Amino acid sequence: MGGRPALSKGETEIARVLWDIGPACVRDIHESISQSRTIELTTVQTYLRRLESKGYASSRLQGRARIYSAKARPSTVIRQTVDDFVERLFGGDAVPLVKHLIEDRGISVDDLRELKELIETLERSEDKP
Amino acid sequence: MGGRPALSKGETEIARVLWDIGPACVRDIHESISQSRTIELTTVQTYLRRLESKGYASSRLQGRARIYSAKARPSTVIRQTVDDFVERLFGGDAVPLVKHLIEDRGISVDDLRELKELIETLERSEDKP
DNA sequence: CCAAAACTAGTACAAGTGTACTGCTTCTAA
DNA sequence: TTAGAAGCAGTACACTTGTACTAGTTTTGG
Repeated sequence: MGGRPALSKGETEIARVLWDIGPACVRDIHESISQSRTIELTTVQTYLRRLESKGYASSRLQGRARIYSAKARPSTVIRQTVDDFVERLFGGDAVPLVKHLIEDRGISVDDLRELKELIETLERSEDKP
Repeated sequence: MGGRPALSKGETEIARVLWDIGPACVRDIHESISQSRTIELTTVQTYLRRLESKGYASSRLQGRARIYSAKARPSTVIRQTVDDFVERLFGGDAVPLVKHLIEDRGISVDDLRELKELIETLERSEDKP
C-alpha cells in the first residue's frame, strides 16, 4: 500500500504535533513538545528529517527557516498503525481490543452513550444493506 | 512502571503463541508459527531468549530440551501495550480509537450487539455507583 | 557402534531508533 | 560593526530488532 515505512514511536510523537499545529518550523515543534517533556531541539530536527525522508512530511525554506508540513493524513496513518497493532496483539481481531478499551479505560458516561449510538447506527445500516 | 522493557513486534508474536499453547519448547513454538509464515527455528530461539531476558518468560531444562513458559499474563502485557499505543497515537484519549475500530473494522452484527450490551452494563453500573 | 538428527548456546550483523553534538552561516541588537 | 543568537546540514553513536549461521552436545535408528 502506502509504501511508506512505518513510523517509530518518536516519529509518531512529532507527526502528531505537526498535524496539530499545522506547518511549522523546528522551533515551533520543539516548543510544543517541550511542554510535556525534555528534548533537544536538534533531536526534533532529526525526527523531522526522518519524517520527510519516509514521506510523511515535506518541507520548504521560507527565508532562512525550514517549514515542515504533514504530508500523510492522520486518518491514513492511524489506520495503518492500528491495523498493525491489532494484528500484532490480537491476531487481527479487533473485538477484544474494543472490549478492553471500553471496559478498562474509564470512558465517561457521555462517551459511552455516544458510542452506543454509533453502534446502533451501524447495526441499522448493516441490517438492510 | 512494570519495569519490563516493552516487547517488540516479533517478540509479541512469540509471546502470543506462548500464551496460546502454553509451556512449550522451541520446536513447538516454531511449528506453530510456521503455519502462517516462514521463519528459522533459531530465530524463534533468539526471540525466546530475549523474552526470557526481558522477564516475559521463564524456562527450565526438561531433559535435553528447554521448555519456555509465559511469565507475564496476557492481560498485563495488553494493558501496557495499549496504554502506550493510545498515548502515542491519540494523546491518551481512548474514545477516538474505539470509534475508529467499530466504524472501520467490519465488526459483525453479532459482535456489535455484544458490545452494545457491554456498554449498557457499564452505563448502569456507573449510573448508581 | 556410528552417522544422522535434534537441541542448545553463542555469535553475527545490517537496519532502524533515540538522542544529541558540531560546525558553518546568517541575522540582529547594542 | 561585531558578538551572540538563531538556523541549518552533517555526523555520531550506542542500543534494539529482525534474522540467521555455526559449532558444539546428546540422542537415536539402523
